[in-house]
Amino acid sequence: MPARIEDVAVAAGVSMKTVSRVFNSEPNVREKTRARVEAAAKALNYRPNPSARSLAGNRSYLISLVYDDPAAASSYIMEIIVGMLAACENSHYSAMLRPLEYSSEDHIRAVEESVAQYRPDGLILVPPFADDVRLLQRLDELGVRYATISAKAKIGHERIGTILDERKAAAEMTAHAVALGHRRIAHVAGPLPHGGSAWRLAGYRDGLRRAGIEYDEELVVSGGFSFEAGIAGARQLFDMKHPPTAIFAANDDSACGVMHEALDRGISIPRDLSVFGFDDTPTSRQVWPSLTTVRQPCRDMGRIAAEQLLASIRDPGAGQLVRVPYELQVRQSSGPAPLRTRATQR
Amino acid sequence: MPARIEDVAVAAGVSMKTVSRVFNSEPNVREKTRARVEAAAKALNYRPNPSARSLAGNRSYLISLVYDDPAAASSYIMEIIVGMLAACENSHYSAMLRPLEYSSEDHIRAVEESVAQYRPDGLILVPPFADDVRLLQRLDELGVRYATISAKAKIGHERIGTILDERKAAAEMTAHAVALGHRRIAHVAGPLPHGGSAWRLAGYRDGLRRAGIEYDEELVVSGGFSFEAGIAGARQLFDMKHPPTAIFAANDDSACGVMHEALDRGISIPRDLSVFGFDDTPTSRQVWPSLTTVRQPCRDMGRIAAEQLLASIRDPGAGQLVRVPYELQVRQSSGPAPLRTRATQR
DNA sequence: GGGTAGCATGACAGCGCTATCAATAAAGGT
DNA sequence: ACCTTTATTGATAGCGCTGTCATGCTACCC
Repeated sequence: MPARIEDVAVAAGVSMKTVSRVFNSEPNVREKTRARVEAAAKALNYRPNPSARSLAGNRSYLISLVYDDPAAASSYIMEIIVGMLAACENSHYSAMLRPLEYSSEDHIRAVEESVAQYRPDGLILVPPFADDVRLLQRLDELGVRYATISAKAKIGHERIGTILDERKAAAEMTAHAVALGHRRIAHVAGPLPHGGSAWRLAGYRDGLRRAGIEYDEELVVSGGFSFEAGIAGARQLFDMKHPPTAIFAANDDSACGVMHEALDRGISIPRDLSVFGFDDTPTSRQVWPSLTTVRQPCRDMGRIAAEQLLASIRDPGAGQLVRVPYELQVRQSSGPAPLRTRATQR
Repeated sequence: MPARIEDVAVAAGVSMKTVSRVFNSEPNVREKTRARVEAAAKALNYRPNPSARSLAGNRSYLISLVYDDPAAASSYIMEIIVGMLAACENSHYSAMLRPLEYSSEDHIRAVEESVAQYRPDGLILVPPFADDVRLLQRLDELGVRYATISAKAKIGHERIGTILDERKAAAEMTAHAVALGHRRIAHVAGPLPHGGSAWRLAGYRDGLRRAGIEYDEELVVSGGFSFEAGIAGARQLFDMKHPPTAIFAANDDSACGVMHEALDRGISIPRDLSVFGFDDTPTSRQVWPSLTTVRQPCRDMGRIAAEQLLASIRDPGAGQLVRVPYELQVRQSSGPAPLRTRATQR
């Protein structure tokens, strides 16, 4: 049977409450007393019982990560989880994963249900949940604290979480393509509920505009952030009379689909076609040719979002929206535009 | 303030204990009473408080997944997590992730520490933890229940968890290479602490033996289950005087490394070289050419391991070792051996 | 030196549930 | 009808901690 707080109190010759103070880093404990308690706790190998702590303290010491179920196995989520776990570890909090179906009509109810059942002290929301204004309003009503990652939508108050200037990143990536001589640059867009899709598309358009290239609706095909969507988008683009010389996909998975279809058709990358992605997933490094993409510091994003959430749980009013940096990763999949095309298209 | 069990009891006109019985599916509750309680609970939107439940019941309703930290973001783990979550959902259990450093000398202490702190009702161990006999012995001593996934090592009693005949799968994959006409088949092995590495190597040798091909030590290079290890292994093999016409890597990540290095050198796959992997990760489908590999039902494995663990928590004595099927996924990376070589090597 | 903060500590109730065991109701056997 | 057995229900005592509030102690002020 593990030691209880009372055992430690007796061993240290103090009251339970003092032991509790020491373990919760509360003020007003003499240094000498603290040391005595810590020694006793160590000798007895004492660990506070989390359930008792939660019950008495009316807190769960738990935060939930809410994400879209089909994306459950994506490395984007995985990295966020790793960062979140690191932050929890440091604060004696636990992390709970809540893959929910976003497509279902009842995803707001599903989140409410999850909160009611597990009573986390806060939520971390990633897109598309982070962009669902109705959901956020409901959480505000219920007094549930939350942090968001890469949310686009506006809400009535200051946000907590992380943000990355995806629009600027996409514009920069597009500018990079232009600098390589490409003029016909296509975009495989992401799904609509994700704010990120709109940002990236907007950035693509910014990049074109700044280069003085007219936006051509025909060159934007809708995707779905998936490998299959990338293949479908690529097929549409390759079957055009004047196919693009560069394709910027809204994320790495769909970029991989584009590359796969290109290589299946004998299109050489980057000689005949340059491909650009977004996210810098592990896969993007492992495909051949390795993918030029935008790195998002997902692990840091998970960690920071959790840290800010925990700060705001400890002290309502604390916790901010932290801007994290992106980074262009130029790898093998991008290169100079084919000469012939460049001449033709100018 | 959420409803408490007492509120439900009053509303249903029964005692708290009866409500408790209903919510824990205990026997000896009249059908009519059960219905009344359920109606009252629904009307009050009652959810049992998990902390109170744990404290009073002396159980945490929590199982931990223990895995190697650097592999934290691997899709193998991710899939296992998804399966585990599904099983937990159904049993009103929670899942906790415990990425620990296996390489550290103190990984046994780290596991003990984790158990002491969070008090899970059981653990799910994946390799290399699942293969660490000293760890398992210690857990047995401490009376901690656990299930293992793909463990190779023998222990003194019946195991609980899942197992897959990786040796047979590797032999079959090797036989497939032989059937395609390959004679010089190399193997990029995995790291030693993983029982899986030894199994797969043994299967590779089985496959060769059955085909009457002499085992050539030179054709086995040590890897580490990583993309980089695959590249390093491939370099070693390609620089040989008589390079192999087929390379069987111990997992998909290293197989991707092999393919990447081959394509960088202008070696055509599968025309000049066939590549085989193991695991069927999402990446294996997305690389070009798509990878011929062995599918492991990781998601099912996670689910089944959790189910068996939960069964054994409910009823010590229950819970078994479930054999799960593998499946060869023949895709683009494998093809007939080059004619010239086939003739030479016969 | 008396008063008054403020720091340090303790006593004790109670968080919401389950376990135990007693009490009652229903069922069955003679 | 009575007794025994079994099914169903309830009263109550904690589980191990934290919150509240009371109390003792120290230091410092004029």
